[in-house]
Amino acid sequence: MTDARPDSGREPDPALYFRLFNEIGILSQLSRAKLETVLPEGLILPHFAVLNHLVRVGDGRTPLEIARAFQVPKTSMSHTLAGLERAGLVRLGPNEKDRRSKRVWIAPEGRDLRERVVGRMGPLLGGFTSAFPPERVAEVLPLLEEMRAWLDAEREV
Amino acid sequence: MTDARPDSGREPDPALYFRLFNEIGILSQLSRAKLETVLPEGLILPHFAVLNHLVRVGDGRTPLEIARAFQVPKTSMSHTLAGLERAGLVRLGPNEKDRRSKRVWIAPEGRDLRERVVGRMGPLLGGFTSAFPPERVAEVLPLLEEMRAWLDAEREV
DNA sequence: ACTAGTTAGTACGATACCGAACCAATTGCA
DNA sequence: TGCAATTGGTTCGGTATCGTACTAACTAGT
Repeated sequence: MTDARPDSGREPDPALYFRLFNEIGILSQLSRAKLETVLPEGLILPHFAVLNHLVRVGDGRTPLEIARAFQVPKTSMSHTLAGLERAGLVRLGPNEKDRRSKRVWIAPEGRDLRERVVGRMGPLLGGFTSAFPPERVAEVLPLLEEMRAWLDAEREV
Repeated sequence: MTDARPDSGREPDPALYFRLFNEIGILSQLSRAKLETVLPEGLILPHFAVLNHLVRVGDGRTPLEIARAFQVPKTSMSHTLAGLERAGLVRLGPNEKDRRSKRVWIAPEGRDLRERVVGRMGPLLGGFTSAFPPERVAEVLPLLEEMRAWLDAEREV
């Protein structure tokens, strides 16, 4: 006999969660592609994300701190930072507190570029913000953040 | 003089949308990494996604159709299908309707593997479904789907 | 002080992703 | 029918991503 009570003690349908992660994956892909149309040749989303991070939370961070903030392997961040340095958008200096380590400083060129990109994103976002006004975004954002935090915590077990 | 009415005619704060896409990006990354822990060596998310697609919507599709379903370049899909074929999980046959084209058939091994992976995902999802029951997921999913559809439509302009 | 273990970063190699260029088959149209 | 344009797929090359292995520097315990 199958349990007739709705839901109680049953595994939820995986298909729903499938759809969730599928949508998230495609959204990530589409939004990334979209953003990269306003980045100069040779720069990709991770480059911009790091510049933006440095402006928002302040520079002078170590590469490892930045890698953790984005939850990417340190080797990936190393590569990204090398690209930014080559483009003259950040400078890597020594970390006097720990000589194994380095500190990442954003260059004026990097700050300017980030500003320009943010500016160019405005029009890009235009249609989107009309279709999805802040109230609607605010509806889903907390749950997404909670999911992220959950997966993140789980990851470190 | 600035307009005193709240919101009307004002650009919404970009930071909110930033956060949205940032969360989506990281969620995508984390969920992908998580899923790949239950995939056999050498197979990655796109491989599984294609197998799953073939089971859900039926096989016999052409590579290009599949590429469009996932919104990836056809060269990427070509690569993914080559991997699946090499692993003996799909077969590529001729398309008698159009001899430039091919058809993708899922092999019994592919069907089995997909089944096993879905099974192994159950426990993996366990904690997540407790933390985020179907009702809560159902709360955000429609909006995410709407956003995806919007970005997708926009893309083709 | 010495030594074992840990931590920050890099080098290297394997693979993934994807744009450009290409070939082959099909379609549209004069 | 014949030819241009289009379409499906692959090849090739450049870059991204990331695991493994390494070096240098730090830390803790003796």
